[in-house]
Order: sequence, then structure tokens, then C-alpha cells
Amino acid sequence: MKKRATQDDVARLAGVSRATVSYVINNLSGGNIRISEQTRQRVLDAIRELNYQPNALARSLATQRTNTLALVVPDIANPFFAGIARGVERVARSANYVVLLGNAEEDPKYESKLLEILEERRVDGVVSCSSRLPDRDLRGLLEGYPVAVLVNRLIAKSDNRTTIDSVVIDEVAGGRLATQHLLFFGCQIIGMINGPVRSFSARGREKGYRNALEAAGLPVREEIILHCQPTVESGQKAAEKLLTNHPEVTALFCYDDMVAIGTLKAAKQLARRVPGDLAIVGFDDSLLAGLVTPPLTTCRVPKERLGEFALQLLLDRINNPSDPPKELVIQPELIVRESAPAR
Amino acid sequence: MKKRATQDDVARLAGVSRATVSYVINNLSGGNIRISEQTRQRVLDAIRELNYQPNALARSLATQRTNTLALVVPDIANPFFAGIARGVERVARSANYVVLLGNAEEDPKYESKLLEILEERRVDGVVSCSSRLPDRDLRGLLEGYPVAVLVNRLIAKSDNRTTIDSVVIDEVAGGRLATQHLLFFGCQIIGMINGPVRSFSARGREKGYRNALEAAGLPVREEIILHCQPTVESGQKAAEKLLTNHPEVTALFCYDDMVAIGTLKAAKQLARRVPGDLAIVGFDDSLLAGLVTPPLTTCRVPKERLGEFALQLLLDRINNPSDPPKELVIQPELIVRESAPAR
DNA sequence: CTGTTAGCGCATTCAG
DNA sequence: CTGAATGCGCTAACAG
Repeated sequence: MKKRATQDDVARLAGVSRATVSYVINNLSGGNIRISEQTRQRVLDAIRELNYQPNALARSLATQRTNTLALVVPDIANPFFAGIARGVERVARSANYVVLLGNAEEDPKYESKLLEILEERRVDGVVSCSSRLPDRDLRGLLEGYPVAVLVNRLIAKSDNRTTIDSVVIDEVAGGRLATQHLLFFGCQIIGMINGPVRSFSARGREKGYRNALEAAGLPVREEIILHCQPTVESGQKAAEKLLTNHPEVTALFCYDDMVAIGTLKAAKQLARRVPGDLAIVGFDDSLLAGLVTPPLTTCRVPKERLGEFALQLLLDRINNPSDPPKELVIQPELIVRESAPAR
Repeated sequence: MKKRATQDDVARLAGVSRATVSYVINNLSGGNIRISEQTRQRVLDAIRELNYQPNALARSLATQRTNTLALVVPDIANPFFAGIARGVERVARSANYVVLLGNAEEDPKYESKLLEILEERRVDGVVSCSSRLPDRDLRGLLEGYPVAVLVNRLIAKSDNRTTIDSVVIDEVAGGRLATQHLLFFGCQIIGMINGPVRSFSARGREKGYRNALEAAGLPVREEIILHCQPTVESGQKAAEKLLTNHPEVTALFCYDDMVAIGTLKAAKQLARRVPGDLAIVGFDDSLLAGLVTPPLTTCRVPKERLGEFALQLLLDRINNPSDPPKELVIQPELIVRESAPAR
């Protein structure tokens, strides 16, 4: 491995000083500084000849900026977070930032370690997705960063130095939307297969569900609200149980598409036709939603936009550090397909 | 934003010299250097009190190591690459590396730019996934790195300084496996809905398909080999065409699971029962494969293991720079589900 | 065992 | 327009 060329080498070969090289690299930076086209070319030639590439580390050390942002997700192989990552990447790129990905592997302990490691790298900001860390710890970790934004999670405000912005989707509205759709097309007895009890989004969605029923003057029957893990298997089990114990149920609002797919399987198992005998609405609009049979009617969470907005907030905050904390709420959208009646 | 504490601050507060602080941070690094438990504690206390966090940039500049690896993928929202990323992350983590993710957004031009940006960050190595860049360019880009490994792509050897290792799956064996499975269960007229003509993997899979037919003494009928894009829609269109023009076809080997799902839809459209009237085998074993109806029989590509092996190769190369180039070939595995006869 | 010192590669005044 | 000097925060000899 040959040694890399430095600015010094370039300067020497071009017969100019280091500062000059630095200037042409940073493109006529200074106000009243102008480099003659001639020397400029000489420098450029030298750079090419030596195959010189600036050392971002040294530059960052000197400028105190890394042009790097950190993104921490629970699991990058989860399409939900992959979508967010994509959105984040996209706008980071257009703003000339690189993103350092932290994959927590669903392990809160590793997540906090990650947050520390990334901070040591002196990134210019961080976006953290739906952490399972308690408010207190998370806040402490985040405050090491110049700026931070949270996706899909809120955190109590505080008067500390680092303002934490957030972007979330309106879970309650989503739950309401889904339930109303079911109501509108005549379903009377609507149950819910909800996600983990303690989950922020599970609570929101359930609240929306309850709201919608109440607004329609319908009773909320606790016995037809079940909880499960957000997986196909767990959803299937829960749905089988619910449908067996309460065969009168004609519609189910499911926590997410995985659970909805499990419910689909359960329906098949129990020989209930979808949507004829049983209407199903999911949540997320994951890749799968449109591909299963029948295609799922579901509440779309715009994952990429979530990521894009998160980064937008981050950039805003970098430029206006003293703005009041922002909290962006994105509305989900109902995607009507075939697992629930539609006409 | 308060200014961060530096090693100097710690040293001053602990009443020792910078070097001492550096030593305790790097945990009794030097051979004959030992710090008394007492001063050690003083330093630790000072660190805590100042909430000191080492600056990784400065450290890297001094050590010439970043403990960072770069991973470049065409699209992180594609489950295939997300799986690889997960594998890479996992072993990187266990080896105490952080990974810098580069998402090329399916744009070769941006991909090369990414490779340059990441190199400026002086990462210790790079793993690049299935680039669409021509050999020549890719090699040039990769040679800026101390070490590099390619996933799912081979590159001609060269005598340059940077050795490029690679890990690929045995596409030919996969194609053979799938086709043999179909043959074994009595399918006679087996067509193929293949992917993009120029794709490395498409060629390999087709070769395996041809091999299997020939080995069974069956003719290869060019008119029942079609190409399409690796999407559900494109696959569906191709399958409809093929099945309409050649209704005698009783089995289809599909380029990947997306195409297979498209084929599933086409079969439904044309009222051909799967696997009764038409047997289908996919490739990848993506998330979806097991969830569609009927569940897909498919050739599993172990995505995470691809990533894990890639990183293993990278670490090996870092430790043994002068080993001969390695090329790891991973065997795919047939996952038997219900879209093809199995008994 | 602990303190001193010289870089690492670059940006940025400040005088020419 | 250009060159010299200083510092960013830390590591790694090298002396004590």
C-alpha cells in the first residue's frame, strides 16, 4: 500500500503553497481571495497526477464538522426501517451529508452503546428510530449530539441544551380511518387484533378504533380486543382464538400487515371467506400487503417520507438551532384493496 | 452548546499528564506501561465529572485507523440487500467496527461518487454489493481502499496492490437444483421466466436450468425461455405471454420470488391451478415466499450469511494482507413449500 | 510508572 | 494572490 499523497505533496508538485491548494479544493472559498486560472490549473493537474484525495478526518478535525449524520434503527432488515433509512439517505445525499448507519439488532443495550460510539465520531446530528430505551436514558444519550430528531416516538420536553424534534404518524387517526371504513361498509361487530400492549403505536391505533366505534354509537366490547406480537404466527394464533370464541365477529382491524396476514390465514383455516364472511384491515402497507390473497386493505404509513421529514427537521435544526422544538405529525392514508368490502 | 472536554481538561483536573490519560483510556496499552490504581481512579473520576468522550476523529488521524468499514448497496430498502447489511453489521459489531452505509439508490453514477466519498473518510475497508459499474471503473474505485470485498459479483484478477476478495452464491447450482426438483416430480415441459439478459445471476441460473434439462436428456426449447424485469408486474406479463403461447408448459422456473409471484398471478388469471396444472419454483426465499398462496417452493439465498462471510473475508484480509485472493462460493438450498409438487 | 514532545492532514488567520 | 504559522484532539515514542 503506497502512502497517500497529502496537500503538501500537491503544493510542492504544483510549486505553490499549501494554503493555495486548500483554496482551490474548497473552491474559491474566502471572500476576497481569488486564484489565477493558471495556478488553479497547475494545482488541479498536480492533484490528478498524484491521485490526491483530501483526508476527511483531518478536515473535520480542523473544521469541527463531519458532514456526517447518524441513523439508528432497531433492525435494518425490517422493511419498515429500511424504508425510513431510504428516505433519510435520499435527502442526506442531496444535502451533501453521508449517513452512518447504526443497526441496534433489537437490543436496547447495544442501542445505547451505538449512540455513544456514533457520538464519538462527532457526527453533526442523529436521527433515532423508535427506541425502546426509557425517556431518561435516551434523552441523556441524545444530548451528546449537536442536534437530534426522533422518528415514531415522542419524548417529554426539557430545558436542556439539545432540542429534540420528532416526526410521528397520527396513529389515532389511522385507527379511526380503518375502523370507519369497516363501519361505512356495514360491518357491525368489529374486533381488533392489536399489537404489544405497551407499544406506543398499539395504544394509538386502539384509541382510534375506540373513538370510531363510540362516534358511531356502537359499544366497545373488550372481549373482542386481543393483543399479540407483530408477526404472522402470533397474529394467526390470536385471530383463531378470537374467531373461535366469538364467531359473531364480522370484521377485524389488525395492528399491522403481519398480523393481518396471520388473520388471513386463520380465516382460511376456519373456512371464513374474506371479505365475504370476514373483513380485514391492516396497517403499514408493507410490500406484502398488495401481494397476498386477497390483497389487503390497509392504512399506509409513508415510511420513506417519514425518513425524509426526519432529515428535513434535522437540517432545519442545524441551520436554526434556537427554533422551538418541532413535532411533525404525518397523516396515514387508507389504501383500499380487497380484504374489506369496498362497494 | 457547551464546548466538549478534551484530554487536556481531564489531565488538568486529574493532575496528571495527557499521556497518562491516554493510557488509561486505551486500557493499559503499552507493554511495560502500568498505571497505579490510584491515579487510574483519579483519571476515571475526572472523565466522568467532565463527561469526557474521546474524539474518534483525532484518534483516527493519529493512529491511521478508523475502525470503520464501508458498505455500499444498490438499495437498502430492497430486502435482499437489507439482509446482507444485517449480516455485515452483525459481524462488524462483534469485531468492534462500525459500518458506514452507502446507499446508491440504483444509480451507478452515485455509486462511484459514494465510493469516493467513503474513501475520503479513510475507512479501513469496504464491501461492495453487486455493482453495475464496469470492471475497470469498479476496480479503480476499490483500489483506493486498504482492503475490499465484493458480494455477488466477480471481478477479473489483477496484479494491483489491493487484493479484492469476493463471496458469491452458486447460481448455476441453484438453477440446477430448482430444475431437478421439477423434473424429479414428473414435470416434463419446464419453461423459464428469467431475469434481465445481462445480469450475472440470470445467466448463471439459466445455465443451471439448461444443464439439468440436458442431463435428463430433455430438449432445451428456446421459445419457452423468456426474460423480464425482476418485479411482480413484469413477471406476470411474461408468464401470461408464455402460458398463452405455450399452454403445454406444466412448470416454470422463475428468476426470483418476485417473478414467481407474478407468475402465480398469471396462473390465477388463466385459471391454472398451482401446483396442479402448473408447478412454480422461485429463487431467493424472500420474506414473501412463505406468505403468498400457495407458499412458494424456492431456492434460498442465505442473505445474512452472505454478509457475514463478506465481512469475515474482509477481516481476514486486514489481518493477512498478502494472502492470495479468495473467492467464496455459497451453495443455495431448495426450500420445498407448495407451489411445486413435492410428493 | 509518568511527563514531554512531535507529528497526523488540513483550514485559517495574518502579513506580505 | 501567496507563504508561514497556529491549532484541532489524540497517540506514540522517548526521556526521565
